[in-house]
Amino acid sequence: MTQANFRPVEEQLAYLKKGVAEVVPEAELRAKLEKSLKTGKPLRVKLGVDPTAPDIHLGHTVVIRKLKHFQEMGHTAIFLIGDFTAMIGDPTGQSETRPPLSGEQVKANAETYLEQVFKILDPQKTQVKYNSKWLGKLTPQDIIKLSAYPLARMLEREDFRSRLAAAQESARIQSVFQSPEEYTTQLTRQSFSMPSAKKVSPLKRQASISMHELLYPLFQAYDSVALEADVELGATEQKFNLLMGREIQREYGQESQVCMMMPILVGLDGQRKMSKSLGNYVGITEAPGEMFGKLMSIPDELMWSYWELATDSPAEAIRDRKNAVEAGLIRPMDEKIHLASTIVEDFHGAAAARSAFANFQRVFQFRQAPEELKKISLAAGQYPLLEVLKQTKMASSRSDAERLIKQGAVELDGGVVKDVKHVVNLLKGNAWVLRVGKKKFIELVGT
RNA sequence: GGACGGGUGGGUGAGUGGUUAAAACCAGCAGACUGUAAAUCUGCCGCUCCUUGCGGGCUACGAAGGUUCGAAUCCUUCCCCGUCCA
Repeated sequence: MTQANFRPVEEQLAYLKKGVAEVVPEAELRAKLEKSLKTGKPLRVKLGVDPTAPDIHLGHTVVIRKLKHFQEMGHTAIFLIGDFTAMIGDPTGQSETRPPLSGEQVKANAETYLEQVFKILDPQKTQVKYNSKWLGKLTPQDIIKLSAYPLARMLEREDFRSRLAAAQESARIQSVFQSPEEYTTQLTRQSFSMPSAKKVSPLKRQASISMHELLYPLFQAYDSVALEADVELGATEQKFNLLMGREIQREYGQESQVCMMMPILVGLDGQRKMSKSLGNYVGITEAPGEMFGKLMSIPDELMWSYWELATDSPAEAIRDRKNAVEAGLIRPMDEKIHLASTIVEDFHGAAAARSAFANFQRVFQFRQAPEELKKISLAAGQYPLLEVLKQTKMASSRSDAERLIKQGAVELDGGVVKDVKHVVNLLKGNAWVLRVGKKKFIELVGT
């Protein structure tokens, strides 16, 4: 990488800061960029992931995309797979100690992960690292040295703090009442007197903190030492971990990294963060049509953050379009189609994006069956519709199928079927379109 | 080790012997409306059978036993979780 490849610092900053929630400290980023420009040495930009889930969704791409931006500016993208730290599991959020993954699982996950990541990053220019390589070699002495970190500071972390606070609150309430009986009646009375308030249920809080959870931030910070990171990327909820990297690096005589936090992408429901377990996600390997449909289902207001975090559209362009929509010059739906097309194109190409759009119009706007249906072959014969719905997975059970029919959600060959006992008489060569609800279609083919 | 408290359907969470397949809310599904959505309204929301009915059967309230005509609700043992004291 030569000096000629770098853009002027201001230009880089403007590009790199799009969509970013916070840079700590901002001045250091500028200083590092200036230094890099002067010396011709690219910055080392670290992004660490847990190889716990094999599939990545749009929410994960936010930070990956940011890493790509650095890559585009000529810096070194380091994609770190936390195969070692995955054994601990980041305590953030879920507060659930994850079962340790086997070596094979980690390897398999990492492979599919990378395959997906390289839809965004340039594989030629990305350094892939595994932290087991250095963390696995730490001796007890090394770990003791690393752990020489003030406990009080560690417990400042939001997750730890709230769990600790919950524990203390619970203790306080218990001690206020003299006997358990009084305690219980008191609680009951409370819930009667303030029915709408969030009930105090200190007895049920999950508040334990395990020793190894304290190690997680330290190990992650040590990764920055091992990689000599100049910049570390992460979501805002990772802030504590990223900042820890700065301190530990200093401890080990390195220049501290700059931490760049990206906002959390809100899921399709417009409420909670995008996650697979909540089902409000768009997987990046999903079929174009599927992806398009899901993106169209987001609340209108959410478009702007998707534009900002999940596309490379420049900030000014986004702002202009937002103004246009607010002024009534562009219809929200058209803007959303634009967004969906852009994202689908990003992962599947322009042709796929166009046909996904066409298909969307057919199914949702004209209420027709999609052009290409999933075909399911059945030997010619007579089948109760209930059974067909269940067998083809259009309904989860016969009871479910019955409900759907009663609700008028089932259409066979263009006509709504209301009869629960309807029998499908499928002849050889028949090809019937079976539809359940607005968007579930299959083609039944008699053989 | 000791003292308390808790484990209910996808989630939160009522329910202390019988009209409870289990309130309520959320999520989900379907229908109406619509510019895709959202919002709103309506219905559904364990499985299964049929004569599709405020119908029958089965399964279900951490696990296993027990008491009872009858238990998510009482008893016993066990497992798991949380808090406090050590």
